[in-house]
Amino acid sequence: MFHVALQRLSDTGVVAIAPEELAGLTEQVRVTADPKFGDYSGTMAMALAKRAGRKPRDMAAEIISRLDVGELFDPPGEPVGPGFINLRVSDAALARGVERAFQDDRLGVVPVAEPARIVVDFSSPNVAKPMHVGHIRSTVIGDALARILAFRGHEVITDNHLGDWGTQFGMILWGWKHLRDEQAFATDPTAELGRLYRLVRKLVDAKLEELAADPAAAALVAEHPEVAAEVHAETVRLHAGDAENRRLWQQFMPACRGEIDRIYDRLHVSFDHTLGESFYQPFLAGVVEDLQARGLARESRGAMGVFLDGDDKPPFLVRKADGAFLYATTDLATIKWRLDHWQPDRILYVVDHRQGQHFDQLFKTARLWGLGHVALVHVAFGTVLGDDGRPFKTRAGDTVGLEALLDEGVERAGQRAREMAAGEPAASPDTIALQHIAETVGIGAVKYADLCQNRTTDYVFSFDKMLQLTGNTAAYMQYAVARVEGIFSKAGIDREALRRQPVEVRLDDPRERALGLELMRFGEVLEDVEADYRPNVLTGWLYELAGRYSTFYDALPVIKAEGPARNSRLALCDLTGRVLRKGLDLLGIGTVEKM
RNA sequence: GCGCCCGUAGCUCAGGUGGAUAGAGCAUGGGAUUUCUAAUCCCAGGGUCGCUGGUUCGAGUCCAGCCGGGCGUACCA
Repeated sequence: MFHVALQRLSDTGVVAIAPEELAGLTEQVRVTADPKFGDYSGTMAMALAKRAGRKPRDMAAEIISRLDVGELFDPPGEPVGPGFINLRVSDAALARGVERAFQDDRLGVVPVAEPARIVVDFSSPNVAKPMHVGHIRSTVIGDALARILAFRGHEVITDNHLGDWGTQFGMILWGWKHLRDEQAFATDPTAELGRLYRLVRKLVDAKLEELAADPAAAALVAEHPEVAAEVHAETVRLHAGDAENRRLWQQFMPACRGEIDRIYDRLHVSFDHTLGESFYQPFLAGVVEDLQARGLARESRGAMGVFLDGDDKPPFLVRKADGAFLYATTDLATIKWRLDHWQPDRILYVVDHRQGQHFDQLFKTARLWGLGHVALVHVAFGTVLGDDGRPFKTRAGDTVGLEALLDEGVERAGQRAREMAAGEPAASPDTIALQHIAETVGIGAVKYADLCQNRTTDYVFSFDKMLQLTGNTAAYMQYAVARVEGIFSKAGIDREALRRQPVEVRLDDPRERALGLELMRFGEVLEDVEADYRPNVLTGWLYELAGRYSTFYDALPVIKAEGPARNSRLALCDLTGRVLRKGLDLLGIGTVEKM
């Protein structure tokens, strides 16, 4: 539309516009800051006026006179302010758009024109240690992005690149051989392995003051002065194929996997593939040889590395002086394997921002290695901090278990649900329903707290904030969905049937119109999410949408509405409920019928 | 030292490609329910957008320099 007007502007000699500029200028349209200015406004007149030596308002008037808005917008008025061209979607066009979305299974969202095959690599916990709050961001953000990309029409492959082969197993192996408690392992294998891991890590890494506070650990260090070297040796033996260490690894793995799978079940997160580090182990030597053969990697201080930024900058190490491989090696082998087997257009890594440098080096090396033109993206996110601004730990200095966090969320949601039920005995859900509500709302609250934040910044962890159930939280949206359900169940209306019959949508009240306009933006919001891989764009919009619905719901009767307004409002409610549910579903958050 | 990120209301945070009086939640104060779920809605107060310059018709946003903080920086992942 603006495209044509600007072309005409150029053709009639008002201002010269090169064809390649046209796209950029046409995009200078945005949602207005205030509804009194209309719905959208074009800002290209100001930029063009300078070049033409004209006043911005005159330029805007020139554009308006050449603008053919068709049926979509009301005829534009005079330019406003410094030269804004304000447009208002015509009521008829908006109403028809809502009708179409209402009858559409995809809720008016059109699939991408050119689907890409996208690998999403996320979660990737270390299986040797219990999952803690640090794992939740990658898991929740990665899962949401995978769902959103798939709904947009892309072909998505999710892969959980488990840490199942690293130094942490050396610690567990050493711990098992020297400090194990077989009784405890028989009862709860993961707990025992976790204990061994934490204990040995302390013996290896602990600072002096840490040991001073823990006499038992200090005694063990005194007993095993060479613990660090011995742990290292266990790792090397495992990698070298030592029979006993392999056997123990085989024995530990099922317990480790069972533990994390239980958490994934509870989070409703699943993966197409779970190819951990161990899977790539057979390819590592070949990777190093190939890099060396191509003259990319060379020896330095006994290790093998790729010098990317000159000899004085740290190289990208692919083999240690002792011959062991590093995660750089595994990551390179992984890219190659994925390209060979999946031919993806993009690979997304949903990983902590502290590994940014590693990924820079990894991606550079992969390009030098000739691994095709696949787009490699580090979808980074900030660290979870405690309220002291330090990486989040419990009072005792341990990381907070993910499961305990989920339990706490469910407990708080359950408490709130029971209060609500007590206040309204008539609609009171039974115990099983209450438990389901608590689980859905509690887990939703925890996930939402993570997703609603711009992923690039660190975030301060707070139980109270995360589990709060008012304001901008999942519960607010879930509540709006439940209220939609309430309307249809109370009125006994079959929503499927409603959708099959022709409905004339009317948006006479400003609150109906605002809701309708918001509903039409679902597709463009998902596009924005993909542009920067930021789920918080979707949470922000869903909150906006639920807010519009609450305002509408509060002010206007639906079931008791008279005449054509009734079916029109029923359609608005149905569509809003479905969009909210779908939006939450894309975030990995469930909904309930009553709450 | 070098590299990346951050500094916005009392607190926690939003603020695509520069656009109109900088927004939200929590907290604080006030109001709304004979009517579809008050986990709701409406209204109010709250700000030198770290500082100083620059580019621009227009800067929270772009550039430079400072101040303050985080993270990374050769054989952990």
